[in-house]
Amino acid sequence: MFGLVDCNNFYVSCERVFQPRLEGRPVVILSNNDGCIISRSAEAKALGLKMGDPYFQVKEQLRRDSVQVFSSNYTLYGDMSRRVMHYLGATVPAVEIYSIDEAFLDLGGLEQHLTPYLGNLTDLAQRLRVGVKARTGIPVCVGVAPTKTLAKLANRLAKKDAGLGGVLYLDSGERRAWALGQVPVGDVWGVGRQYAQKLTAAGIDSAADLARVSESWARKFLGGVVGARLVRELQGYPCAGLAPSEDGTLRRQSISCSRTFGRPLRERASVLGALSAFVARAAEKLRRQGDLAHVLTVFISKSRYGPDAGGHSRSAVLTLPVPTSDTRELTARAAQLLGRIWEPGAVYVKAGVVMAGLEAPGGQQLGLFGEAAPLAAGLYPVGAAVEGRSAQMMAALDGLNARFGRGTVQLAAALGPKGGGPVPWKGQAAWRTPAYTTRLEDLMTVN
DNA sequence: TCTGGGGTCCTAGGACCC
DNA sequence: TCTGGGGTCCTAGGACCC
Repeated sequence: MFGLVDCNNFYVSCERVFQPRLEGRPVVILSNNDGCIISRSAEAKALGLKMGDPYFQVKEQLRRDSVQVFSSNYTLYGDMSRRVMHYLGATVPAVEIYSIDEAFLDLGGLEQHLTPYLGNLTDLAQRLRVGVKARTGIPVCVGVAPTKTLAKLANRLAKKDAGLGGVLYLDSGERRAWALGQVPVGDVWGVGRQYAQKLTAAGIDSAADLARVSESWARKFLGGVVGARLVRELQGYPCAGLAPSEDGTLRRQSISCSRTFGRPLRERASVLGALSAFVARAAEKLRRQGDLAHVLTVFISKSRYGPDAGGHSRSAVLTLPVPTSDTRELTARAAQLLGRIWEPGAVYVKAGVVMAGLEAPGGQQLGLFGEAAPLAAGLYPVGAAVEGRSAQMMAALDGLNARFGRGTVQLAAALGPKGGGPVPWKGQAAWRTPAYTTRLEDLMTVN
């Protein structure tokens, strides 16, 4: 049995924890660069504001309706997320952190222990909900069902129907059938815009309809094995298990960093400066996860809008001879890759780096004859010695940046233009709230 | 030289998610 | 002027190898 805990309007809820005056008022959070809406309070949704609405298009409405607008504050959201996940991890046997604001729970086998002394799974879910709210201030809803897809569906209904008290347990075939009938097919987990269109054109309108299609039909029209699994999960047969997080953090298979620039850039040095900063950030994440990257990708994009839309992005990939997490090595490689795709005269609006082929250190460190055991003292392979020095250097870098703030120590390549001035690629964040929980200077003062 | 099957690796693209 | 960022998984095709 799976549980799904999903924070309600997570980013808005985080801001409300520190600004109670925002309760009951329409609030939206903007994406990086204050580009578009990525989180809305219930009141903002009621005003017709949509996920992904570009800010410049809804600016007037936001003003007219007195909507409270904030730039995103990922430092704060990340820290609040850790608190929620930590509580869940301490309360149930296994948790899979699915995203910053969602976690799957393993509730298998729990039911018999609960009855009658502790109540049923619905009661447990209720206690979780109350517990998260009490400890973090974040409201959540919980869905419980035999498959992940059904747990998502239950969660969605728990959110929509206030009468359910924030919790829905699909504990019988009848209740599952009822739930499937309530949900439009486009709201099923795994059905996006393209598939929704295809499905409704074929007369499949609800999750219940989708649960009735044949496996071959699902394979043919919904992306092969993915579609087949989706339908099975709706029918109540689990096709995916829980991937528990051992240390309460999310382990990634690739790590990236990309940004839309504050203004379009045409000078290669400026784009390289941005890329260097992105490499530094991504490598930091990589080291925090304790991994080395074997594959590095760099991409640069021209505008998606306006007359020359289409064919707007180019990328270059490199398999590194030796996996690394060293910012200096990765920065040098990224510069090489940029050289392969750079078009003089073009104007770029965005760039990014992706690190993939992640592996733990040591995995590739076999000796000349493939031996895994350590050699005699003083005879470690050269690669390991280099890696040791690099690791020390990077640990020192991370330590300084952790203590004195991100970007305290960085490569010269990642700095802005000589002589100071604004960093050319930095974007807008006009309404960012303080990092209340992670920066001493930003602690709230109570008078 | 041609033929065939099977495996791996890489790339590009497409769909989806939060 | 102004349209996010960071992920996942799967498929198909080509190169190359045995």
